[in-house]
Amino acid sequence: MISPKRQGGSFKMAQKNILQFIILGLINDHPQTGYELTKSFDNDIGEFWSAKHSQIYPQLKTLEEKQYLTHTMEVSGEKLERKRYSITPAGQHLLTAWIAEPTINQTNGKDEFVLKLYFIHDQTDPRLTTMLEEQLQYHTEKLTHLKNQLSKKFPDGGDPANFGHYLILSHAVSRETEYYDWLNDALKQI
Amino acid sequence: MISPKRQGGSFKMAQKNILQFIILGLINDHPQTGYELTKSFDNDIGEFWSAKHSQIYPQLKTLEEKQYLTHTMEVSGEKLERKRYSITPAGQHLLTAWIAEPTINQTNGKDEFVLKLYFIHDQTDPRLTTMLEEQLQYHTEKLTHLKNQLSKKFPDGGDPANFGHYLILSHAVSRETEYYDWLNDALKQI
DNA sequence: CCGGGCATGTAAAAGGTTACATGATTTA
DNA sequence: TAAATCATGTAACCTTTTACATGCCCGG
Repeated sequence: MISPKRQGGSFKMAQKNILQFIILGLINDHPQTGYELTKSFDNDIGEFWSAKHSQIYPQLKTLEEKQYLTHTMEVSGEKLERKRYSITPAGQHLLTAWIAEPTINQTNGKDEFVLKLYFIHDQTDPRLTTMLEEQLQYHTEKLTHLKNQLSKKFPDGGDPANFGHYLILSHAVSRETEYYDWLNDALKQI
Repeated sequence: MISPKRQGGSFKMAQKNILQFIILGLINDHPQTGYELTKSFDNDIGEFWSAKHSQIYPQLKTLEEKQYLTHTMEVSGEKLERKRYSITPAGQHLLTAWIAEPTINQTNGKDEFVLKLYFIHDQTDPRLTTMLEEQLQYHTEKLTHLKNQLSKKFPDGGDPANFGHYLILSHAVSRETEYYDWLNDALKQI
């Protein structure tokens, strides 16, 4: 396998609870309600992360308690209330720190890096090159590793007696190839 | 988004706890210990699913209680014991049923279908065509949807003011394209 | 006036990770 | 003989899903 490398600092490294950063990122773009945040996960962002309202509402509460968010009340019609959340300077700090922090690539099919990218709007943002190159390095190693596996386990192509295994390894290789190509493309565009 | 469609039967549909089926599938290939199962998730299968030993040992216990597995003791050296688990006919039934059952594609980055494939060894297995075609239909629809999104949101290619969003949508499209191509390739090979 | 969508929450259960705990065996 | 790996398990915690619960608003 591939060694994780890079650490994000010698002290503690709380990490995790990625949902909070996604919420912060979405609200940083513009103030919104819990309901609107929930819907975001049905759109593009849902391709890479999803969350239910039952997770979002409590998280909003927690983030407000920690003073990363504030809210104002709005009213629709006669009495339907909604809370529109805005990010605080402390919240923006936390968000920025999360984006800047080197991304540890998880093994579990979740891709934290892509989420960070989503919150970078400006094509000329100086963080882009570093972030993309860091990922490129990781995925280059991973692709090499997988290609080695494939040619080692199936030197003659699809083995009829181990077809499923062959198929998923091929899939893993082409999936990584796509990631690699995409990162290179992105780097070319900046 | 895309409607899930297809149901696996009108009665109940327990589903979930996919880990149990993976364990069953791995043990069906050959009897093994909890420790060996744990290591499987560091290899190819780990590209698509992972689990820690703290999840595996209790699951083995449960599966044995339900009589889907049995174990025999082995001894290494003087006193190091290990439990080698084998699948029972009931376990094989459960495994077969899981593989046969139409796969509902999850939104959360987990890919149950690939795992099912992994446990089909024979290239001429009659289940393959159906399974691959079912997935092909799903991913064709999804690809179409994503391409529409991309051309709708970014008709002129990379928007310098929304670059991150553009990048991840492009990534989603090429990721789906890879899936689509892979499925077609697989179908050609059977 | 009714159905679907808007809007917000809580509770319980399941799934998954990290930490705790222990001890044996092999390899350098 | 010390470190790495083999080997198995439990406990605590965190994350995520499903279900419960309530009520308003708008369009047909």
